[in-house]
Amino acid sequence: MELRQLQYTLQIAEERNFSRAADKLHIAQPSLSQQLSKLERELGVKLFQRNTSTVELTYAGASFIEHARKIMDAVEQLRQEMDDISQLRAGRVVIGSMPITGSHLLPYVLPAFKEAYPDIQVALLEDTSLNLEKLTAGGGTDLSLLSLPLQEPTLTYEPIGEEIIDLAVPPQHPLASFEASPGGVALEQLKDEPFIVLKKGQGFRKLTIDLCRSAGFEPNIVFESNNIETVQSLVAAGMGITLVPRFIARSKRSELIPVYIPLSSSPSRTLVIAYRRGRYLSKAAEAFIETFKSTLTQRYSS
Amino acid sequence: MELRQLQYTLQIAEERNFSRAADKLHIAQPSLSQQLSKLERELGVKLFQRNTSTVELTYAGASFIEHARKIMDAVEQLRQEMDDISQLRAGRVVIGSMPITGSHLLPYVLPAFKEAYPDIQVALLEDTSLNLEKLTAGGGTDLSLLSLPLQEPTLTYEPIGEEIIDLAVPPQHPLASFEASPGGVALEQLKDEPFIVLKKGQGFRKLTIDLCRSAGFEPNIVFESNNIETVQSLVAAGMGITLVPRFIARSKRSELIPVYIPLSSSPSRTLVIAYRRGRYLSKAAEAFIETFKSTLTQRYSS
DNA sequence: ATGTTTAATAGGTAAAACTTATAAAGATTT
DNA sequence: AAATCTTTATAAGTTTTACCTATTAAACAT
Repeated sequence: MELRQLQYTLQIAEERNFSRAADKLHIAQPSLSQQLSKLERELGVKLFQRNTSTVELTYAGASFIEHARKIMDAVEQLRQEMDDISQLRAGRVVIGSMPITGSHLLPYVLPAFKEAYPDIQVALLEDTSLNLEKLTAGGGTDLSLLSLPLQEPTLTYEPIGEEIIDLAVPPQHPLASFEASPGGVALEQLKDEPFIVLKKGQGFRKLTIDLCRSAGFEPNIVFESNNIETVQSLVAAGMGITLVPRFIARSKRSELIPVYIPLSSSPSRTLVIAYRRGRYLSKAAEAFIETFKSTLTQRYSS
Repeated sequence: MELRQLQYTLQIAEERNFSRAADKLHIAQPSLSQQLSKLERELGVKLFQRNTSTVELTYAGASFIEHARKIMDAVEQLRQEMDDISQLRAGRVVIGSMPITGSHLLPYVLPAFKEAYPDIQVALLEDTSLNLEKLTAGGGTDLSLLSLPLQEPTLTYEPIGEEIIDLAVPPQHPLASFEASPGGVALEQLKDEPFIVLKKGQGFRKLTIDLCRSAGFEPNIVFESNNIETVQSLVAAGMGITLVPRFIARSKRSELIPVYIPLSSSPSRTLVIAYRRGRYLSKAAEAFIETFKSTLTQRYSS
C-alpha cells in the first residue's frame, strides 16, 4: 500500500470517474486503472463497483476512503509541521549562558528573537562557564554564550563581540576622579588595592586575576561572591574595587552605584556563542546566532 | 513522502543505528541512508544528527516520528479492516424478500448466517415481488429472494430450491379427506370452488391464477388479502380454498388450521436469489447466497 | 598504530510507475 | 438501427527509482 494509491483512490471516490480523476491527478487514465487494480489485488477487496458507465463505492471502498482520508490528513499535518520547522515557524533552542551575560545581554536579544520567530521555543539555562562547556559538549544545550578561551576541545564558536573591561571603585575612592578621564587608569596602579571578585568556576574571575598578573602583581582578594551584582554593591559600599565587563555597568540601576573608570590598556574579553564541533546546527539555532549578532551590533556599535 | 520512508525512519529512530535498522528492515544499509537522505531533502529538514559513531534525533526528527507513528498505526488499522472485509469478518448485505418467503424461510437462514459471519450486518427489506425487482435492479438491495419468472431483464439469479404448491381447504370440506391421499387432488376438480387469493402485485397471486388457467378454468375469487396468513385463516374458517407454497404450511401453528392436500400435478415454483446482472457481488453477498443454499438443502432435502 | 564498526558514495540492475496506443462495452445521437 | 462518443481495461515500451554490491571515510576500541 502506498500513499500515492490512497490519494488516487480518494480522487476517484470524489469524481466517481476515472478519466476526470486522472486529469486532476495529472496522470494518464491507464495509470490510474492500473494502480487501483494493484491496490485491490493487494487488499483482496474490490473498492469500486465499476463498468464503462458507472463508478460507485463498494462497502469495502467506503470504509477504505474513510480511513484513507484520515491518513492523508495526518500526512498533510506532518508535512506542514516539517515545513514550519524548516521555515523557522517552529522549533526549540536550548541556550546556556553565564549568569553575568545571561542577565545583561539576553534581555535585549530574546525579545528581538521572539518577535522574529514567535513560534520557536527558547529554553534558558544558567550555569558557570565550566559547567556550560560540559553541557554543550554533551548536547545538553544547543548553544552557549561564553567568553574565550574555551576549555572543551569538542566545542567550536562564533565570536559575537568584544567586551571592554572597566575598573569599578567606590564613589569616595581617590581614583573615582578619573571617571571622565579619556586615558583612564593603568592596571599597575591597582596592585595594592583590595579586590572583590567572583568565586571559582566563573570565567570572569580567572580573567580578572590573569589581567592583574600580566600587569605584574597578584591581586589582594578580600571578598568573593557568586553574584556580580553583589560584587558591585560591595564595591559601591567601599569594601574594595573590582573589574567589570562594560555591558554590565550600563544596566546598573540600584542604590549602590560604583564609579566606572576605563583602563588605559583597554582590556577586553571576546564573547562567543559556542556549540559542538561538527554538529548539525538546527535552523532555529542558526537563526538565534544571527539574531544575537545583529541585535548586539545594532545596540552597541553605535 | 512515502510510507516506506516513514517506516524506515521509525526503525532508525528505534535502533539509533543505520546498519541494525537496515537488517531489521531486510534491506542493505546504503538503501536506508539513501532513502533517509532523500526524505530529508524533500522535507528540507534534518531528521537525525548523525556521524560515524552516533545517531540521534533532531527536534524536527522527534516531531516527525511522533506523527509518523500515528500514520503507520492508521495504515495498519486500514489494512486490518480491509483484511477483515475480504475474510468476511465485516461487511453488510441488504436483502429483499417477499413477505411470504421472508417470514417463512429467512428465520432459518439468518441465524445460521449470523453464526457463521457474526460481524456482517444484514438488513432486511420486505416488499412485493415487483417492487423488489425494481429495487434490486437499481442497487437498493444487494440480493432479493424471488420466484421465477422475473420481469426485470437486468437481473440474473441463482436458483435455491423448488417449492411444491399444495391445496388448502377447510377441515369440513369434502376434499379434506384427501389429506393423506398419495395421488392428491387434480386442479380441474377445483373449477367451481370459491378461491381466496393474495392481492395484485404479489407474485404468488399470479402463479395461482396461471395454474388454474392452465387447468382450463378461471378461478372464482371471493376474497383477497395482502397477507398469506390471513388467506389461510379465512380458508380454515370455511370461506373458500387456496393454493399455498408448501414451506408455509409447515410453519402454521395458529388456531385456524386448514387442511393441506397435495395436487396431483405437483406444481411448484422456483425460488431464486436475484441480483443485478454483471454487477460485482460483495463477498458478504456471496457468503449469504452460499449460506442460504446450504441451510435450505440441509433442512428440506431430507 | 591497527583493526573494527560506523554512515556515505558510486555504479549497476531490476522492479514498477508512467506513457501512448488500442480495445471493449455502454450510452447517445443521427 | 447504425454511428459516434465516452467510458474503463489491456498491451507494449520508456523512464524513474529503489535496491544491491563494492568501496570510501571517519570514529572508536584494542
